Amino acid sequence: MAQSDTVDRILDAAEELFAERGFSETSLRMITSKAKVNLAAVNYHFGSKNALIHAVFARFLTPFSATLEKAFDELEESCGDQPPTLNQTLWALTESAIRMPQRNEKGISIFMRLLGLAYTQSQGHLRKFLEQEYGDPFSRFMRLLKAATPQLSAVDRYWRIQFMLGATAFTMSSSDALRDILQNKTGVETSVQEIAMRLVPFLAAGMQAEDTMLVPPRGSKISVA
Amino acid sequence: MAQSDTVDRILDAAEELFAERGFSETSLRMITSKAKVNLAAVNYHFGSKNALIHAVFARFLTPFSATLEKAFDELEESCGDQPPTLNQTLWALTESAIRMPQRNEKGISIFMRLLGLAYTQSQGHLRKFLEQEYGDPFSRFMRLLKAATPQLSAVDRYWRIQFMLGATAFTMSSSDALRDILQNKTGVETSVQEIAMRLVPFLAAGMQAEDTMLVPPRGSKISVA
DNA sequence: ATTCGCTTCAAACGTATGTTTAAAACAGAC
DNA sequence: GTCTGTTTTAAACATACGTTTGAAGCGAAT
Repeated sequence: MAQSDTVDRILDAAEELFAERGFSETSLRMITSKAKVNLAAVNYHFGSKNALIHAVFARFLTPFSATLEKAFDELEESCGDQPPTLNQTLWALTESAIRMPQRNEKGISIFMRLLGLAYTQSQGHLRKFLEQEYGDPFSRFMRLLKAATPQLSAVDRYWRIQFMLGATAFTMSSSDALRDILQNKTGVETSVQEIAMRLVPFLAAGMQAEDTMLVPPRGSKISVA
Repeated sequence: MAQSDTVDRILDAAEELFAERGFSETSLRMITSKAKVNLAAVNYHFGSKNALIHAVFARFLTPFSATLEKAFDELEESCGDQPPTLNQTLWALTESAIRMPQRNEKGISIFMRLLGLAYTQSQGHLRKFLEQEYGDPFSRFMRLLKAATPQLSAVDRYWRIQFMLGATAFTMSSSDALRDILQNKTGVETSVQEIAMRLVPFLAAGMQAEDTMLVPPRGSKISVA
């Protein structure tokens, strides 16, 4: 809504539509008509639809990964030679996300949904792009998680990280419409801060759960191998 | 691979391709060529692509929801007037899923991924179909969860259920290719039982985490409202 | 042997998509 | 004012999609 530059108008419209409907389900004509821009403008300025998708991610992810690296730097420095705790690591990530300058009020939640879609919707080109462009901070986050949970076996940690990513990406990516399924329409708080406040303790607790092999309750047909 | 009936061959091929690539990204021509069936067969037997998607879900979900209702019946009966515990409820669901007769070795994991896609990929028609066809057992599961976590406020419970669904659906929906991002290529165990064994304790621990409003660590810029 | 209902088939239909083209419009420098 | 490089525009292009059509094939009952 701010600048009237074509490139930004396209990026804004694309970002919103992708988040609402997914990538394949959003056509260039929807984007250009929402952005009030000629259809050919996308191919002129970005080259292709896939390149536009990459640009949408890069616009957010490039400054974000810089912020994140800085946050990790500070965290590791302030911890001396001790590795940061799980809570510290999770909060470093969360705060970096929340503190990013937002283009509009729903900036972050839109982007969280995009990240979730990127992970779920198996667009080969997108995954390749994200991996080689932003793989470093991601690996670093994984390393921190590993150092913060030395009690976990590699396999346990692997799966629990998977669960964490799931809860996060999925929660952020679930549209308002889907939330109605839970029948909770009592004007529940939806600010990203508020969600993060609830999510991080949930993740930390799950990550540090005592027994990974809880014995199934009495009468269970599942046998523990 | 079993029967040579056209309808089943289409359902098998569709199930697998949908799980691999998503709904919009899978064309009828891919399905019919994988099923070695004429293109028009889909519209002849099912009416439309959307109806085929519904049929894929119904083939699994109808017997599953029957099994699940029975499991809930037994559970509630065995508990007398006490409400079933969180662990019992989660295991009842898990066991019902695992014990479903599988068409082939990867039957369940394929279907789990489909469920994840159904929730994530906001296909209006699918959500409407699932909601009105299988809304009852889902609501019942929600009611059990509520009774099993009386200590949680409605808002807390709402979000934590969201987190649980997320971890579950997302884990199930993440493709093998995506797992490589975690750099864990050491031939990790992937049977659904194995995953469930690890997931349920994670969920239970998160669901019962002590403080939903954990104070952000020292130096945090996030203020607790 | 013929008929009848169901199924398969190749071909086509109409539409929507991403992309390209070539001309027009525009802005700034000379 | 004219020229130059960039941007916008309307139109077309080629392709892929879901769906429809009408004829051919088939098996069982008559």
